[in-house]
Amino acid sequence: MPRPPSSPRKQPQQERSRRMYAGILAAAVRVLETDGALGFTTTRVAEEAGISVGSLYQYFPNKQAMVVALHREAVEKGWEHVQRILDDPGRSARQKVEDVASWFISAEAAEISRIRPIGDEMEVFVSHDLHDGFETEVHRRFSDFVARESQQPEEAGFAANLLMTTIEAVGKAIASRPMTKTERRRWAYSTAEMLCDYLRL
Amino acid sequence: MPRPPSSPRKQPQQERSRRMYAGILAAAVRVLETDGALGFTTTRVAEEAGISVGSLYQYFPNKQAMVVALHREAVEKGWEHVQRILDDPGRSARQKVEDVASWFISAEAAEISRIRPIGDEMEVFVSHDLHDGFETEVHRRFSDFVARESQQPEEAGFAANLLMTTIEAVGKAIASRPMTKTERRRWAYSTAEMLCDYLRL
Amino acid sequence: MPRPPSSPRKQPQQERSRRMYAGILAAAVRVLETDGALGFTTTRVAEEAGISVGSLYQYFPNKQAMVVALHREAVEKGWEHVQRILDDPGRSARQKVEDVASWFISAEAAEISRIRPIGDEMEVFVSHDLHDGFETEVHRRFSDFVARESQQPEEAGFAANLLMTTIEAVGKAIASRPMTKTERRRWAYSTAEMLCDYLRL
Amino acid sequence: MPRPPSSPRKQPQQERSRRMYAGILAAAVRVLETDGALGFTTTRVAEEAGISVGSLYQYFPNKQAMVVALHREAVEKGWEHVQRILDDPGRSARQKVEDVASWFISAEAAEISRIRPIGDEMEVFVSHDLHDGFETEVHRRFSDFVARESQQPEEAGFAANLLMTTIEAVGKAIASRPMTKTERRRWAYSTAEMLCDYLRL
DNA sequence: AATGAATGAGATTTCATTCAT
DNA sequence: AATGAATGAAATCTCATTCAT
Repeated sequence: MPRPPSSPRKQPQQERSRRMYAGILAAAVRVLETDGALGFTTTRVAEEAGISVGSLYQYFPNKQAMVVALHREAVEKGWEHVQRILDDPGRSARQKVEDVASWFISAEAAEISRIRPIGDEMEVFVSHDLHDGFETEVHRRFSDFVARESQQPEEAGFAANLLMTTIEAVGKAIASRPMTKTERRRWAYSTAEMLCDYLRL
Repeated sequence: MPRPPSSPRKQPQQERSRRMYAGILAAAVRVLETDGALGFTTTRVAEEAGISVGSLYQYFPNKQAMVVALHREAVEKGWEHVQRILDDPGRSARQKVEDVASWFISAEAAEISRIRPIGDEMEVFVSHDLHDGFETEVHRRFSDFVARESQQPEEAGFAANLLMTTIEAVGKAIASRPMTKTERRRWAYSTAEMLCDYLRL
Repeated sequence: MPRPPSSPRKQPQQERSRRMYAGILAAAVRVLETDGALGFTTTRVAEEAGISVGSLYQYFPNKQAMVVALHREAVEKGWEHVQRILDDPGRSARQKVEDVASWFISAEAAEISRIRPIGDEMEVFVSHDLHDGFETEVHRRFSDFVARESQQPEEAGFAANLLMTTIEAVGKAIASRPMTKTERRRWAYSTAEMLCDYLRL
Repeated sequence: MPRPPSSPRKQPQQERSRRMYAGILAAAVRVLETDGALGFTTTRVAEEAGISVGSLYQYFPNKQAMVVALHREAVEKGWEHVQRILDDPGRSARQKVEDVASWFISAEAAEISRIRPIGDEMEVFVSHDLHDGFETEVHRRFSDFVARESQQPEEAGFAANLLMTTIEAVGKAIASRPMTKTERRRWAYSTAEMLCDYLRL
């Protein structure tokens, strides 16, 4: 059954499929937020997505795959946001670090930490994030940033690692604490100032 | 039959009970290390402790209680270690911060992070650590430390929080990464230096 | 729009349909061989046949019907082979019995035994093979053969039954055992000899 | 917790356990008879046994294990019966063969053939029966019998195999056919006579 | 007090069948 | 006619918790 490549006929199919996939992941996030890790069951996700379990299993071979996709999406979305900040020519180095910290400290970023427990429970994440191809790419971007902006560019590798790790880790810790926006801003500002002072950015 | 309090008869009972309790928690840690979160079942813990499930349920009303106790014990053991460092008159402030960071970054501290997924999965930890009575006590100790050693004691409350949070968070992130001792020492040293510089300790 | 029967227009349709039907059955056999009874799913058969599940359901009302057809085809093909042997004027009675036994004992005949488990699982085969119209026809052929060749033709009915049953049953048992061609020939020869001696063929 | 070996205290436990095991298998047979291979589900067997699914899984690690046990029990019970016949000094060789055939042709023996489809469906039985340790033992018994009773003892190995295979295979074929007792007796008699004539027993 | 067999709700996953496109 | 996504009942198996002994 050969078909002309990229025929417009097939697009709607693929489009529909993509929407379904995205819809399921969105439902998964909702379930995670409302029902917690304990309520994160395949049936519950399917129900929330308004489809049957069977359909869910046509888009993900098993629950693990869904958790991995969820995690990947959250991480990618996060780092995309970060890259946009780093690429912005209108912000100073300090401002960039502060904005990145702000994002990680905001509750939006907490999604990732809500996913991890499930993944851990299922023994899904074997290697650490930084070892994925995607994460090394991110690390390179940060190293470039540090090397360019720092006054001691020779240590850029470790400095970038320290920067990323601290922001991500502190962000994870703060994001789940109940806190006002002002307080969050203070944490972001202090963390950023501390890192920039130390790394001479 | 009422018995006079602290009768010699009762002591061994309480002693035995305490040992049992400790033994179960120790077994739980062992199971967690060898079998992972997925293999952390009540039956498995009882087996490892050399008792029956039924007996286990005489010391813990349910699995949640066991996880909470496990977590509390790990946290307490950790902060005890930290307090000993803070109380040591033979160390400088900088040295103290570095040693605390070292401990959190060492793999030993990773036990706590192995417990959390289970707790999260069971929705055990509703409020953040710092809100427990125990944790506020720890916070007071750190505030005292910062107020005493810092050159700007008026901000001790937030400074102590930043100090604890950063060390704990970065420690958690690093502890689970494969790394040599030398690398860990470097992380501990850098984190401590960064914090001390910023907080003027 | 009524069409005259056997109009030239309709032929290709019927022809195509017949080919499709045969193609599906052939695919089913292939799936059975490669994936086993456990992998024998409607989707898998459709895939192997290069069509969609929906199309498959246009040729078979349900899975049962497919299994029945599969079984029938295998049986028919087998007995056709047998009939050709029985009809061959160039072979002696003994030779005929031996050749029939040979065929049943050969691995080729094992296809039928691979189908049965599925049929059994689906409770498809209610009555025994011999009760189908087709099988009674076969029985008549065998009875004729025995009556003609035997020296005691009055018992031809039971004798034919014994002959068929023994060859089929022993064949089924042997066919699935790992064995060299020589060994199989020995089994065929012995079984045939035993039956011919007993039935005086 | 060392316990004195074979203490009378533990007997009832083991006794109870054994009864449970046997009870489950008996229930499994009943389910197989009434509901067929399709209705042979873990829940249904548990229900028939008057226990919960959970309990069933304390006696069998999974469904496969149950099917294997069921098969083993049926086979053992059958061959035990056969051995008693072979060991009986009051019966002639011919009588023994006829009685063995009778048993296989009787409906009682059909249990085994009802189990196989399930096992096949689950791909449980990889090797042929004769290759189990138990079955080789049976084969030895038959070889001894043939060697002792036959007038050409040099071929006892193959002869015993032919004897067993034919009786078992024909038995399996006949057992599932609807038939009167008299007809069954006739089949048993004919099969036995044919075998004995051929093997000179 | 200790035991561990029994429970059963509930989780994941499969697959024959349908039906809108 | 053909497609294959959607369906959902049903199957297998786990494990926190209880309770008779």
